[in-house]
Amino acid sequence: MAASQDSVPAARRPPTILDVASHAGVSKSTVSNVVRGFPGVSESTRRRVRAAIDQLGYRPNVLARQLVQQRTNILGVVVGDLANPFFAEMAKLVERHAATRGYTAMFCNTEGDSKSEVAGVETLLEYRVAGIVFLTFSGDSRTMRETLQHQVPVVFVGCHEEWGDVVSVDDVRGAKLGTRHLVDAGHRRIAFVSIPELEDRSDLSRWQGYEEALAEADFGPVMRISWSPPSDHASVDGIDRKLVDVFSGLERITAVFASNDVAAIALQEFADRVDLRVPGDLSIVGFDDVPMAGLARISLTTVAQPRDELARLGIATIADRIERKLKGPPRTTLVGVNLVTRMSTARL
Amino acid sequence: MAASQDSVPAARRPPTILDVASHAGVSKSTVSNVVRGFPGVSESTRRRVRAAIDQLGYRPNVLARQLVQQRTNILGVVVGDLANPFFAEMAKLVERHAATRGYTAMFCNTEGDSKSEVAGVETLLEYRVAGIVFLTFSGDSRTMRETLQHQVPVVFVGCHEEWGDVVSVDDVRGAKLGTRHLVDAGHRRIAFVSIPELEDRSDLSRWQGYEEALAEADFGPVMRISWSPPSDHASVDGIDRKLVDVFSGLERITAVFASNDVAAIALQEFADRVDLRVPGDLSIVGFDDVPMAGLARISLTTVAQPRDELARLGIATIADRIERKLKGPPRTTLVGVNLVTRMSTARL
DNA sequence: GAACCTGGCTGGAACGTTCCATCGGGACGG
DNA sequence: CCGTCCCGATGGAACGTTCCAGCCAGGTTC
Repeated sequence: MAASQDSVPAARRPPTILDVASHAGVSKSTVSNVVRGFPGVSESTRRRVRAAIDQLGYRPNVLARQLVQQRTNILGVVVGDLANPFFAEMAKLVERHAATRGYTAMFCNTEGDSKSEVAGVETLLEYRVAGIVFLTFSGDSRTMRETLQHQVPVVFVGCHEEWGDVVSVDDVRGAKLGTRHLVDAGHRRIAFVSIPELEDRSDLSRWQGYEEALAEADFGPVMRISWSPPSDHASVDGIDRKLVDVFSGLERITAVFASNDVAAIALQEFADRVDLRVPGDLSIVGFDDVPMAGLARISLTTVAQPRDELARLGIATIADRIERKLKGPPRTTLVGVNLVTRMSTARL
Repeated sequence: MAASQDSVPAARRPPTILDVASHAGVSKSTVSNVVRGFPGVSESTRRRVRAAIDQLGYRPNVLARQLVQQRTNILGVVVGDLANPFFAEMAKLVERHAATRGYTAMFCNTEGDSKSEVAGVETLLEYRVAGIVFLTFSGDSRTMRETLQHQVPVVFVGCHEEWGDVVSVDDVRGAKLGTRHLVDAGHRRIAFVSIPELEDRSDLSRWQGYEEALAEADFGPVMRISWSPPSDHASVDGIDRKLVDVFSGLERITAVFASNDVAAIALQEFADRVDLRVPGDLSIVGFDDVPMAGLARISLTTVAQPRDELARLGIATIADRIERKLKGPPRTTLVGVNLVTRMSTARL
């Protein structure tokens, strides 16, 4: 049982700044200055220190640094579901932009639960994160506010809360755009669909945009469908008869504006299973333009969010707050949306 | 421009353990003992300390704790592309299992680049992570080994490297299963497709399994296609004529085993665009069983990986290493795969 | 009644940095 | 030749914890 090639690390501790200092024959302060690229070090000393660092494989201990500096370069990122294609993409972009500005992202997957969202934020605060980026906000505004009362800057990216900076698309406008596309195609009985588990403030705005578009077109009434799609696609049992009736029964809904692509695609899936034709019997418009929406087989007409722009501006905003370049009350930045027309919609 | 409601946090620092101590009239050690649930504290003192903590809104500083303890609860997670549905799901599961064992995940998205993979690991090591979970390994084994020479335990989940623990499916067996399904359906000219940007050790094993299945069936030769699908689905220009020829020209390939679902779905997309019918003209088998593969419109026959199992075992393995419950040389744990038959394959 | 234990609590050292005040000495000006 | 300046380098304090040795009071044992 002798383990020569052990995957367990040797007990030997990583070298500290003092090891480097004595090895190079200088003080720890000088090593620190070299590491941080501080100017007042002679070239020869600098070289000697560099050599010692390489030789010992020294790596600064970020924990110690951040302890004494009283600030970290960690950015907490709160996200409802990392596996949701929209958020997965956003998470990746946020991480990338954070990195280019010298921040490390620490994700916190809340599984859509506001309890675990608060717990996650609690953990982030224990790590003394420099700021928190919300990609989802599950809604317990009061608890959350008292949890992080002015402790760190906060930015809501793609979601809304008036007590922090917001970077988002204009959800109302986007929803109007999507709904109007259906109206223009001759649809009169247009429903709004959203998934209750994912609902947040954005859904409200999108609902509002949808309503306004219908009001402007001067017809109604409108119909709101809250629907939890079966997690298992394959389940042919338990088909929601009531939902079928909405489209083929008395209601005669001919088009749907979905609050997001996940809902839209789930609905399309549902339609496929119950032999409703999209767009023949039912036109569907989504929101987000997730990558998969562009597949020929899905081909979802949808309101596209400029994800990279959102991520970039979100990070820029919170970085400016952290570095005190941005002062004053919460600010809202809206970026444009545009409609991507594909095959899931047709003239009535 | 007076900013009464400022989103920038007040300058007031978070309370420390000393603040709590003096507020409760005890020593910092006692507060520390209460916080950590240490037994030797009388009930009355404990209550007093608790009250002080609540009143001041004290939150232990994890950085300071981890500095003195010489270990962190942070687990580094290296992943090639967080937006890839397979890895997104894995990331989420890994985070969840890490959390239940008291670890915090710190992700590091490498964008498939081995240079930035090393850089990312470097960052993780600066944070003195307790261990590193690789969900992808881009391959620069030598550099990586000397970067983290026995500094921290390492586990490869769903990928392979002999210098660390491995938790994975049996890729060879899985690929054989998938390929044999095609063979049994009467296909003779079966190609192997993979995306060079995503390739790693697993692809090799899957190639091997594919080869073995064909060898056992006693026919060949086999064909390997390395293909970078266009990032933009919609680009109808630049259709890969050579790839078209593979399926309709002289080669007469009638079935494909794809190294992963992303490749399989991209290929299916390609087929749709060039009017090849799946499975009529071309049968496709994937690997991973990403959520989207189950959609009726995609309906991909694929070799399913037990993702939750992988994540669970991966975290368990590295946690055992960290906590020294597991000693000895690197260990490999394989979990079973199973074939999910859907509509992308048909008898020849 | 002396010696010993024990439960509850305490203070100091240590963790690995950064930052600041200070210091030595060479150049330079008067 | 002395004072001043500045550059490069230095040592100590501080950051907020944990951990350990030790202290005190009160009880038990012989």
